[in-house]
Order: sequence, then structure tokens, then C-alpha cells
Amino acid sequence: MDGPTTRAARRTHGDLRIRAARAWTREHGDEAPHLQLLASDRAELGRIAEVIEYRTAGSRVFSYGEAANFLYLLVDGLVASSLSLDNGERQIVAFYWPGDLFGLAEDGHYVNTAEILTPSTVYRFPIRQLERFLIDHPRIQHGFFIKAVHDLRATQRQLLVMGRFDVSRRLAAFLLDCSGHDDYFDQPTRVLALPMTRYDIADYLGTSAESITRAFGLLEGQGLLRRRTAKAVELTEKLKTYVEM
Amino acid sequence: MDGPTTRAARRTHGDLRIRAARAWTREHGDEAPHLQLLASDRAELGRIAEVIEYRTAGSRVFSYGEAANFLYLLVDGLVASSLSLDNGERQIVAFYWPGDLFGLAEDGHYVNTAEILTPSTVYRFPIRQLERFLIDHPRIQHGFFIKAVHDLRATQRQLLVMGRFDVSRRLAAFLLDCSGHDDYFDQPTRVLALPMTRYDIADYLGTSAESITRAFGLLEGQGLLRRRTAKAVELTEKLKTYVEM
DNA sequence: CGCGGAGTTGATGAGCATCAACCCAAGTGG
DNA sequence: CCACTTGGGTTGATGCTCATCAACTCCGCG
Repeated sequence: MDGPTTRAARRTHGDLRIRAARAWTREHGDEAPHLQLLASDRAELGRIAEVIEYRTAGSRVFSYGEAANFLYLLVDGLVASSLSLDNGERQIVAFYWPGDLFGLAEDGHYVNTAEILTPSTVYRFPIRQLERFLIDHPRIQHGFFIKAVHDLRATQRQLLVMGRFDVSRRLAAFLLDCSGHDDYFDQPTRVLALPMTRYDIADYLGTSAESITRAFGLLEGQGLLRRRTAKAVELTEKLKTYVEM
Repeated sequence: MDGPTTRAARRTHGDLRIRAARAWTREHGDEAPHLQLLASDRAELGRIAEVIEYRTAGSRVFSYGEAANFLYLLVDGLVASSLSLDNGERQIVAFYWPGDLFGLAEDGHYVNTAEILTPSTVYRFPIRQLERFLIDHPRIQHGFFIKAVHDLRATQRQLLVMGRFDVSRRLAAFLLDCSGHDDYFDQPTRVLALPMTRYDIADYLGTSAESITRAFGLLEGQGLLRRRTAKAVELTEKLKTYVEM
């Protein structure tokens, strides 16, 4: 498989956006799912970043245990972050969509593996430089802090899904999450494009690919969705009511 | 049930400690599970905090959906953070031990319910004041950021446990987590004091209280632990090997 | 002493993992 | 251009894990 291509970050950093809802306070007109970074902030951040493009699905941005020298911002594409057991079983702990940060580490080593699911573009920031930079730019650091809190909330929510939902409900909740990403969900037709395989979904929802297929069948049987192709699903409004929380 | 008692934060803030491993970089002598805050930092933080004591188990620090005006730091005791479904099922998404921060919110409202499990002492910080304070004190904000990342890692790990482990393994992993807290684990005798009920453990591990009891039985049958009383368990060294990751 | 909640044990059935077989679409190479 | 390959997707059969309901014990407490 061919490796990624690297180049210096572009002049304009309009694509440097961090996806996150506000942590505690609500501010006027704060509905946007993206943090507001000033143009000057973006430019400064862009200065310490490199742009990398990954072409091939299946390639890895980094692997568990590697020395962690970079933090990544996904600009375009889809990335999965996973943990694996000795027996080879894999648990995907997060899908990263455009605007997401990834590259969690502990004591200088990555604590999970980041895998490319579709051709992707990322910014990568040298950790040490970034840490210094954040100390010097409290407002930007605050944005990163809010992002971390946002991800923490989302992961806790997923814990509820895993702990209390059967497979059909988990799938329904997952599809609704996906439908929040306009790159993959066409509002007018309500058709969701699924960039990942059944196996990926299963490894995310703590079940098997067969069970995912059967859950699709169940939801379809109840008129909550319609499979156009294996990777394109039309969602109905009723789907929301199926996931009671 | 009697309410909590409030008083101004004390002069000395030696108990203001934030529990977290470093996010990315490892620094010399950085083994301690607590962030290093300067004495002056602690004093400044303490100035905007109030100390609250909760006597009665079962009382709530805050409930889902309430206006979020405070962030909490647990000094002593044990607190559970949970989400509930319409049907009353409860999922505990985290136990908070001394040194943990809690009070996640979104758009100004708490996104889970914090419940007192044992008599507890907390610091509480007015959110708005704290946010201003953190912007003005980048190093302390950095500590909070690291704490958030630490919690995110821990929650992702729990997601692996929930997605890939059977009940016995989940319980074993949970007991090992608990044994990391010296307040409740006596190193010499290897006896762990469990401050929570079977129901709490079940609601954390996404199972039922009966299954927890049976899992205890299975682990005991394999010589991995010994139940002294319902709330005191002697762990063996072998327990670690049972949870292969 | 009697009450109530936690803990335990047993019986039963449902949901799902697993294994196996098969279909289908996209590539690949002759 | 078409056979062949490969991996994802689907469907069916079977057994196991665990949720659930019920009964009972144990313990602390007024």
C-alpha cells in the first residue's frame, strides 16, 4: 500500500475547524457545532502544522504503543480509533469525522490505533510545539479543552448505549449519530452513506457483523429505514422515536 | 434526608489535588497520579471555591438537565455519575474518587446525575468565575485539560471492557480499577473495601445485580479472589492475568 | 422484634455469538 | 473480455450467556 503524502500547511486555513459543542456556558448564537477560532488563531495554528493525505483505506496513522509525537486534526475523510485484545478482537472506541482531533497518548505513547477508513486529509501538530503553543495562547487552549470535554461527553453517552441497549437500538443510535454529519447524510432524500463496513460497525457497537445485518433487517421490517444498497440507507423520521433516552 | 453543609474553603488547600496521568509528554519523576499544582496555584483556586459536605448516601449533588452553575472537585468520599433512560434503567458512566473533577455540562445544563455513595466532601467552583480564572491562568487550565484527556482515556478503556468482556471479566477489570485507590485497598492484606452496592456495580458494568453475584462466585471458584464479607474482597495476584488486554 | 433493603440462589427463556454456507460486487490477470 | 479471486454481505442452524422473575437469607436498624 502506498504511503501518505506530506506537504506544508497551506496559506489559508479555512479548513482548520474544531468540531465541538460548548462545555458549560451557552453564548449567543452558539448553535454552531464548531468552535469559533479567530482567523489569526487559525493562521498561527496552521503555522506549526503539516498537511498529510492518506489515500488507502486500511492504512494506519499510528499504532498502539508507538511514541506519540503528533496530535492530529482530521480535515476530510473518516478515521477509526481502536483498541485490540491479545486474541485479536478489536473494539473501535471512536470514529473521527472532519473537525475531530485524535492522537490520545499516555506517558508519551499512543493508547490506541488510528486507522484510515476512507481517503483522508489531516493536519498534524508536533506535540511538544503544540503544548508550548497552547500555554502561550490560553484562548486556543480553552478551545482544545472544550473539545476534550465534548469528546468525553460523547464517549459517556456511548457507554450508556453499550450498557443498556440491545443491538437494534445500538444500531439505530449509531445511524442517528452518523446522520449528523452532512458530508454523509443527504438531508432532502434522507439517505445516509455509510463509509464503513459491517465489521467496523460491529466492532464499534460491541457485537458481530452478522448481528448488524440482522439488526438492519429488523429496523427495516419495522419501517424505520430502507436499505438502498449495503452502504446507502434511507432513514425515516420515526427512527428517532425508536431510540428513547 | 438532611442537606449538605456549606462553608468557605479553608486556608490550607493541601487537599486540593487533581488526579490524572499526563496526557502526552512524560516528565522526570512524573509517576505520581496527581497533577502538580504549585502551592500558590492551589491557594488561588481555593479562593474561588466553597467546601461542601454531604452526609447521606443517596443524596444528589445535581441532576440531569439542571442549570449547571458549578464544577465540583471531590476531596473525600465516593460519587457516581449516571444517565437514566425513560424506563428507569440507569447507567453509571463513572465513579468519582478523591481528586476527580465532575459536573460535565452542555449548553449550560448538566448532562448526567451525580449521586453521593458515601459521605463526601467536595470543593465547588462557580463555572463562570472558573472559566475566567482558567483563561487568566494557562498553566492551571492546562492541568484541567490534562485531567479531561485522562478521563477520556479511562472512558474509552471502559468502552472496550463493555464491548468485548463477559460479565466475569468486566467485574475483574472493575475490581482491579478499584484496587488502585489506596483509601479502599489495603496493600498488605490485599483486601478491597467496596463502597458501592451490587446494584451500583451492575449499573456501571451494564448487567444485573444477580449476574454480579454470580460473577463473584465464578472468580472465587477459580481462586482469583475471596469474599470476606459482601463488601470486603481479598484479591489475589492472579486476578490481573485473568484480564488480558 | 419486626421491618426493609441488600445479597444470594434457582429456574426459565430470550437474545445473540458462532459456525457454516452462500451470494454478490469489485478487482485482477490472462 | 471473461474466468477467477477476494472480501464484504446475507441467511440459516445451534448452543451459550445472561436477563428476568421468584423465593429466600442475611444484616442493620428503629
